[in-house]
This record gives sequence, C-alpha cells and structure tokens, in this order.
Amino acid sequence: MQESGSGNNTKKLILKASMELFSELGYKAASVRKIASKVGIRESALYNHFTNKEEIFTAVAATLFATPTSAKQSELSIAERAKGGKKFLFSFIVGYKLMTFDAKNERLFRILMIELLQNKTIRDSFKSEFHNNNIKMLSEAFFVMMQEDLIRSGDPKLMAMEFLSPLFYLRLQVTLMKVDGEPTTALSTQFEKHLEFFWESVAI
Amino acid sequence: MQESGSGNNTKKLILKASMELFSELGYKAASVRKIASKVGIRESALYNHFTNKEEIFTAVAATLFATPTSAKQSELSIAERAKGGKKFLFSFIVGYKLMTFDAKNERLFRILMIELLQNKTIRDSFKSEFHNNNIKMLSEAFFVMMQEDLIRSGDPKLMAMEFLSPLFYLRLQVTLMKVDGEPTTALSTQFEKHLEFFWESVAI
DNA sequence: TATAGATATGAACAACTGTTCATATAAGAA
DNA sequence: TTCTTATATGAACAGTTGTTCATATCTATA
Repeated sequence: MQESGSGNNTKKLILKASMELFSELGYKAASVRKIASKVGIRESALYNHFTNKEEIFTAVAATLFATPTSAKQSELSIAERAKGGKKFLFSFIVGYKLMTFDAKNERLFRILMIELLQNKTIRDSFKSEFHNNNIKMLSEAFFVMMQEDLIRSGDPKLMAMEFLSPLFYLRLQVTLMKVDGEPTTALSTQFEKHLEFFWESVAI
Repeated sequence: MQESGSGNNTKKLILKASMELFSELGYKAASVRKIASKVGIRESALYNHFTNKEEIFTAVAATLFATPTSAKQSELSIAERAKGGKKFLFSFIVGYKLMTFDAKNERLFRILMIELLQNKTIRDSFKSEFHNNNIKMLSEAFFVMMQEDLIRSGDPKLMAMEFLSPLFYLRLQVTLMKVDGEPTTALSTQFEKHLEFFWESVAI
C-alpha cells in the first residue's frame, strides 16, 4: 500500500467519497476522476476495487437501501405495536421525521430522487425497499387497528398510502429547501399536523 | 434558409427536440449535438437561436410550466365552483389524472423530477408554479367548503396538502412504471379511491 | 438586380469522459 | 531473503462535451 489509504479500507473510502459526490452532482457529473481525487488516489487505482463506474454506483445504492426504515425499533412485532393506534403512528412519524432531517439520510434521499428516473437499479430498489416495505408494514398495522376497532374499516393498503404520501411530499419539500439553504422550521411541525389530521379522519 | 427547417420555426423545432431529449436523458446527457442532430442541423447553428445550452433548457422549462394546471376549465371562479364540494374535487382529480397519463405531461413530470434537485431554476418554478398554485387554489376551495358547512373545519392549507400529496405520489409511481414499460392499470383506479377516502374523512 | 441580414456549415478548440495498460511500489508468506 | 499478491502510478486511448469562428448560402428588402 502507498500513502493515503490507511489500510485495506480504500474501498470504503471510495464508497464514502462516491456517495457524497453522487448526491451532490448526480451520476453523470460525479466523474471517476473526481471520486478518485476525493479519495486521494488516481482514477486508475479505482479499477482495482471496482470493475467500472456503474459497479461503484450500485454498491453505493446498496449501502443506502441497507439502512433500516425505522422498522425494528423494539422487539415487539408490528401487529403488537399497532394496537397502540395513534401511539404507533406517532412513533412512525418521529422516525420518519428524524430520517428527513438527518443530514446523511437527506443525501440518501437526494441521490435517490436524482437517479430515480434515470437508473433502473435505483428504481427497482425504490419500488421494493423504499416503497413496498413501508406500505406493507403500515398496511399490516392498519389491518390490526381495524380489528381492534381503533379506526374505521376500509382498505388497509389505501390507508397506508394516504398516511405515507404526505410524509413523502413533506420530505421532498424539506430536501428542496435544504438544497437552497432555506429554513425548514415552518415545515417541521407539518409532520405532527399530518398525524392529527389523519387520525381525526380515521379514528372511531 | 437551407433544408430541414421549413421556415422561421427552427427555434420551435429546437425546443421540441430539446424537450424530448431532456426528458429522455436529463440535462447533462442531452448534448447540444444530439439536440441539433434531432432538429436536422449542425450544433453550431443552434447558437444562432440560443446563446448557450442553459438558455435552451430554461426556455424549455418555461414552456412546460406555462401549461395551465387545469385551473381555468370554466368561467366560474374557484370560490363558486368549490361550492360543489365533492363534485369540484372530482373534477380536479379528473384533470390531474388526465395530466398524469398524458404522454406529453408525463415527459414534463419526468424532466421536472430529474432536474428538481440539480437546477435552481427548475426548483423555483416547481415551488411557485407547480406547488404553490395548486396548494393556493385548493386552500381557497376548502375554505369555501368550510363556510358552506360541506366539510369539517380545520386548516385549509393542511387539507390542501393532504388532498394533493397522494395525487403527487401516485403520479410519481405512474411515471416510474411507465419508464420501465410496466402496466399502470392497477394505479389508474387509485385516483378515485383517494377521493372517496378523503371525502369520507372530511365530509360532514 | 444588388445588398443586407438571418441562418446554415464544417472545422477547430480545450477540456473532460470512462477505461486500459505497462510498470512501480508496498506488504505478507514461503 | 525471495516470491506472490495487492494496490498504486502516469500515460495513453478514443469519444464526447460546450463553444467559437470564418465562411457559405438562403431570403427579403431596396
């Protein structure tokens, strides 16, 4: 090993630098040379760790989606926790809000949105991990709440969509504001307001 | 004038070709040469109509956002039409659905999403035209509906957000499906289901 | 018909792209 | 120490990028 890389973690450094550059510039503009330069090596050295640029990006995307969506906070099953009704939804909101305002996850979301319409790998990840997991989890929760007569009956999946969509939209707004360095305090309280509105809509 | 361009509308042809390429490839990959080639001229000829690539993109974006959001369908004011309650919301949904599944507007949405996090001009347009107009319009409508005792009282802007977010999320999903050539029939009925759910949530 | 203005062309530019290659250097195993 | 393996380097490649320029050609006006 030469300088720069402190050991065998050059690969990790590449992933770190790549994630930052991809999120800042997007796939195309985050060139192999810029990535290498950020790591402190030449671009040719990158090819000892990855076969091509696409593989770097796929690896970055994989680490991004590996982040748990705030699912396993406790040992209790979703069905069990869902019996808490509004309490469960509140904890979900708190987790989602934390993700939205966390700098690292903010980058995640940026790069996701940037590549969503250009990269099929990202699209597939979004559909399975990001979207379906949340919808599936919430659907299960709403199904339980219906059985427990906490909320009015209906299609659990539809309710999951209705609950999640405004959160997603808020997250997009927050991300857009932060990109331009605008304050997001006004949006901060919107998350709880959404919960209030939603619960008033479905609670029995 | 040489061949290709049938008259003085080369500028329009450039905008048309640009829009298609921008939406397919994004800003970076839609090169000046590709645009020129699509029009049927050399890249140097483009510079007789636009000073640089950025100006082409800005012009495209301007024409995109110039499309009315289905606001002025009739001569009646929003306040007047809002008295229709669910009927008004249904007409909004129909308009939004039409936009979502219209090929041209689909492209609009794609390019918008692609550049949303990379281009400040687009971001500003999104915030003012795309977002605020809809929210403002819907807020006014919900305010009227509250006065008419058609819906429960609350923050009209919050309701507008709750009503619009799922539509936006659906639109994004449809766009993603179409990009990969997947069928969108399953999502098609979701628009009306959202209206049913929402109206049941707020109607008195 | 002569002239002016708009619009076309092709060549060139400097910079950047992803990738490959022969080669050098370092660390660990024999 | 010697040999192997991993990782670094710098140069080179063939394309592509946005932009400029002198020059040619078309159209409309005088």
